[in-house]
Amino acid sequence: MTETEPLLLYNTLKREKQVFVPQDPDRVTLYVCGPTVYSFAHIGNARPPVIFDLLYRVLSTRYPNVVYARNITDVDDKINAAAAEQNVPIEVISKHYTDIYHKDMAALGVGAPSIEPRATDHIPQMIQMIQRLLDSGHAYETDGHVLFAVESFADYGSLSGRNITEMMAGARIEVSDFKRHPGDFVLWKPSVAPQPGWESPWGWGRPGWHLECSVMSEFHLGETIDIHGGGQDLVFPHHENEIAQSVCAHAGKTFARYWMHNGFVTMNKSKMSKSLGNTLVIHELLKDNPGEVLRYLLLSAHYRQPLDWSEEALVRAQRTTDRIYGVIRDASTKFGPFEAKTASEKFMSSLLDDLNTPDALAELNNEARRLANAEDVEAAQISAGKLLAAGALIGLFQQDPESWLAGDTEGLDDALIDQLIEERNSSRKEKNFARADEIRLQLQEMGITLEDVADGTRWRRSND
RNA sequence: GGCCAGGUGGCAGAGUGGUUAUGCUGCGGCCUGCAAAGCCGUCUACGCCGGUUCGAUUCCGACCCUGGCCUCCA
Repeated sequence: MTETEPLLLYNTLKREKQVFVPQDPDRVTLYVCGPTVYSFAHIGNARPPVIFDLLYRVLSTRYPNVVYARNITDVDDKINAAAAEQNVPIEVISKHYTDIYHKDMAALGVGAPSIEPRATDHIPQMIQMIQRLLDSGHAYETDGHVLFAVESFADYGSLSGRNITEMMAGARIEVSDFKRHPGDFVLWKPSVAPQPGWESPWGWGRPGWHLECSVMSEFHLGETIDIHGGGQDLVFPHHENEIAQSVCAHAGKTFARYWMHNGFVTMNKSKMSKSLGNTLVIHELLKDNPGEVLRYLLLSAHYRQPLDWSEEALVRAQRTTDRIYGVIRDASTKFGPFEAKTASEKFMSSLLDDLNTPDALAELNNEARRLANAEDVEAAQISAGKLLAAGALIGLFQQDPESWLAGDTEGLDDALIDQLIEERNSSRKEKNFARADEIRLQLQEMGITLEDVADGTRWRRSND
């Protein structure tokens, strides 16, 4: 029974798949680290929102109230640097790139989270948490900074599998002389002149990055949350530090019960990152590719595996999505209209098994083949109902197939196309195939591929 | 150096102790005036060496290789 099949999630804390059991089935809580809005998001940055958007959708099929928070980091030294460089207030930078981020996400079929807290709206709560950490002896003030004392938290390193003493030995960290321990990290730091700052008991300053997520998660979701997600590169130190802060600020209570981390998008096998300069910006990719193709590609590998991005991979994703839309269209003209019913159990099982999207997409492709092979209305309705429902859940194949296949018709003259098709068909009737093929070639050069079907001739945008 | 992933057919990418992943590409076929689209079929797959087993790509051990984190990073 689908209702009782457990949801399995790989928990980084335990390094194994576990049955997901929420602390409160009437309020499931999910927190995912969102973007720092200082520049365009690249396709690697898109992986967590896409993956956790899917997790949110899956959770929502079984729990009535899933609260999903994905923050916006709008106070950060990189934003300050960008603002200084362009000589504008930091709000201009963060607003600008937040807007772009929202558009990018919408294009990728990523729904809005339940809550999208901004760091700058939570400064008083941050100051309070720092005060609690100071009062309980987990933090100390020095040289205008407030630092978290890593050695005050016995479990420090449990998420990432490190221990403090070994870290000390690895003398690769340049130790600031005001730190008691090289692993101590900043909770609050002083600001000067153009930098953003707020009044605090420790002077005018701004919060450290790690603190933001602990505070916003506590404020909106509570002291113990069900699932915390993010990219693998956040395991250490970011998530480790969040755990330290939150557990110590909450008298030892568990911070997040399940930790999920996605693998990287790579380019030629190495991590896509701004420092390596091998990024592909979503905003740019969307100029040449439908967001749905990008989403399909992002879901085509398991979320914990690396996903190697390439032009070939994009073409593959485009062809596959085209094929499925083509099948839906063909079947629809014969046996439609269709409406989404319920996704198949096999499809659901794949998703419930730690979001095995490649397996789910395989089943979706199988369903498309069944639809293409359907010989009567009943069979077609059943297959299409499953296919469309599966697509709705995973965020694919919800567009009108005709317009999908026509693609971006900007710059095309529909009347001319229709006229040429008409002329070609009369040539064909007169068995003037030379002229007919000439017209087809002409359209091909315009980027139009013709398809002769039982009830006439139709066209679509050519692949590649 | 410490810790963590992973090495699957032409490519991408799931999965499994013994039976078809799936997609893209190539090849053959059906259909078509020819194409296109779709469908059908098809191409010595599981890094290397041992071990456990009736049987291992799948479990165990060693080895080789790749990538990631240890500093901002999704």
